Amino acid sequence: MATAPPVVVIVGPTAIGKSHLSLSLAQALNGEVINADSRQVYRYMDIGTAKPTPEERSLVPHHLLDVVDPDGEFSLALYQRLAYQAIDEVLARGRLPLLVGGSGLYVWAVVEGWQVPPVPPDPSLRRELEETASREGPDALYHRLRELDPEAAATVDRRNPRRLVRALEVCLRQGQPWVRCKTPPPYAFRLIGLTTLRPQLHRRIDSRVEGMVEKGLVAEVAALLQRGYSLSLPALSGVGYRQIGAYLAGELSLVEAVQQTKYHTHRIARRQYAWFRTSDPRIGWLDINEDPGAQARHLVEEWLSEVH
RNA sequence: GGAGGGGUGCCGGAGCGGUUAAUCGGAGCAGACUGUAAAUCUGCCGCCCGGAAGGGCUACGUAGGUUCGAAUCCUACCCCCUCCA
Repeated sequence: MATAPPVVVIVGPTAIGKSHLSLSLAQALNGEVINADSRQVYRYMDIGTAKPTPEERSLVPHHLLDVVDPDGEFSLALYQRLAYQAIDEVLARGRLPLLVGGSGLYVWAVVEGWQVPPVPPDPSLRRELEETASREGPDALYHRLRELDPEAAATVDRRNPRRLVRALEVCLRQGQPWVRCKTPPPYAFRLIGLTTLRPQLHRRIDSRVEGMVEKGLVAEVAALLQRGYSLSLPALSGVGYRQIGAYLAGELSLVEAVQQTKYHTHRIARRQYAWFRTSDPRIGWLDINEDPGAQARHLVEEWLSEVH
């Protein structure tokens, strides 16, 4: 029987060791890595995003790293399209695609095949709506949405301006209500999750942040600003960049900036567990203290032989 | 030795006689999320029972006291900080 081509997906919270695992798996299984991290797609943002190094990239081909400038437009829809494209290319080469990253939105959009609304962001409309929201409160947007698209209004978080703006943008630009749906892509996915207890994770995160500073995070952020990229860009709003930016602007001491970066990263990790639940039967969870490399390899090899 | 200031929940820090388990911030925990997602938004957060409503217990350095009632007033003691010697 014709089986769907295999794609291995490695997920888990930040700093858990996904990149490291993906490298060894890719080398062992003739694979190539496809990034599923929402920040590593940006150019010139290497240290703060813990992007795989040039050396690592020379060992194993990586895709979807450095695909846009920090002020470039990026989105879920674009990511999804690029990811499917990359998967197909890797498969065409007869190699195993490894989708690796901690951005839940992106991972599930690819794995579950979300039908993303065909409405590109409209900066001026967003600006206008955001202004309304801050002037009259989010309820103003909510009431407008309720008239235009009652169904969407029933499900959005009416207190979240960001969500309201997008919902309005979708129905205003599309001219009609939009319904969520999924079209499962033609691949067989094997999801592997890396995890550990929170205290250990926090320790890993903290030392990773320290390491970023040692490797020159401050200089990296300064260089971005020098190139003319503003801290207000979505790309630079990420953890690390925002705090170091505040330090460079004289709003925080370096010690404070580093501490806040650690804390915010803890929070990211916590939210990642909301996307990747340890109770999710689709994910094969591995404890990082129990030789995850070997276990992951066994899991995948077994799965590959079953599927084919 | 003298003069001031202060000790509040995991941390910082309000409160200065009742409406206070105690504003607020941080940390921590839980959740939402469909073209910004490392973003944005929400809830919980002394302990015990409860699904909740609610109930019980223990709490504002320690020990006493005043008061119907104290984190808030008084006394003593302990500890911390600043200044003068």
